[in-house]
Amino acid sequence: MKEILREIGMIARALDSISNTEFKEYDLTKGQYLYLVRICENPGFIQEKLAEMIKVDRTTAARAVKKLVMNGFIDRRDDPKNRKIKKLFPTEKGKTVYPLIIREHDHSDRVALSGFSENEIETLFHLLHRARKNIEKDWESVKKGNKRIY
Amino acid sequence: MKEILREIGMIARALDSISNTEFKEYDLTKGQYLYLVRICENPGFIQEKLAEMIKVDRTTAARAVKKLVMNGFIDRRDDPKNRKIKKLFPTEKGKTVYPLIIREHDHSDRVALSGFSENEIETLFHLLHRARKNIEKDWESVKKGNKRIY
DNA sequence: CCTTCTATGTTGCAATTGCAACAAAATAAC
DNA sequence: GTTATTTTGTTGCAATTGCAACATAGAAGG
Repeated sequence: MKEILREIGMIARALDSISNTEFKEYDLTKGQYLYLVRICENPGFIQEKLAEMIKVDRTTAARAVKKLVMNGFIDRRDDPKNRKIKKLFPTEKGKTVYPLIIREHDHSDRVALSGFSENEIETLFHLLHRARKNIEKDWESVKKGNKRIY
Repeated sequence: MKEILREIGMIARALDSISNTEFKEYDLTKGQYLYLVRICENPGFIQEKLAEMIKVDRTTAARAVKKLVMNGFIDRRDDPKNRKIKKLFPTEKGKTVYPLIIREHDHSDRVALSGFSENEIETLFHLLHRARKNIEKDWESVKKGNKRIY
């Protein structure tokens, strides 16, 4: 049933592509919306956790964050307790863009799930959530350099 | 219910990341497995159709194909009927790698869907398939330069 | 306390990615 | 049959992406 993972890949690339072109209007370049929404929803997050949540490389997240700071969407603040980490917060500008991102996502959602019953939407979400939980263990392990046996 | 699209994004990035590290062993660089499997399963395909199927930019597909040719995984052949297109076929080397890709995908599949009943797997596939069909219309439209209204 | 290990962050390459802009063949429209 | 449009392909930038390798702060183990 590898078709499932293919469908997921197709959907993800299509959505990402659409979002990227639509968010250029707000001066967000490729992929940045991913980070900005998560920071808005989890103010104080650090970039390491961001990378884990989004499932990208640490250095990729680091650069996306740097650019978001440069363009005034977010702030990095020192933590008095832990001098190693930098906590991330949306700026006013970031907070302004956030609802626009959500609006776009909601629209894509409506398009993707059009014709679905409430029940089907619930089911899809729960199944995907479980699959994600399953696969993220492997992702973390492989990312740390472990080899999967099969 | 925008969480659905987020879960899809997370799963897709995690799986892609895992596959990319695992396929380095066969000298396939980032993303190439995507194209190679489709060419093996649809010999004679042209790169334009590949891009559409995979949901990437035409030029991205063009470059992935070029590299697969360079590294001896596929062949490009002229069509006697249509001098514009180049049909793509796996080489012996490509055909050898194909089952290894499938094996990896099957493993990821088992991991992602572990704990799922046959019924749940069926359901998930059909829901995803419908969602993909829904969203690919928008993708094609946006790719052509159209603007979505919402 | 000291050493070791983990967490978090960075910079330097080398590659993929994608938009614009172009080309040329094929198809559609008249 | 000629012109316009669509299909298919390319190359030139400019950007994101990610691995390797490094740095340093904090935590754990003794």
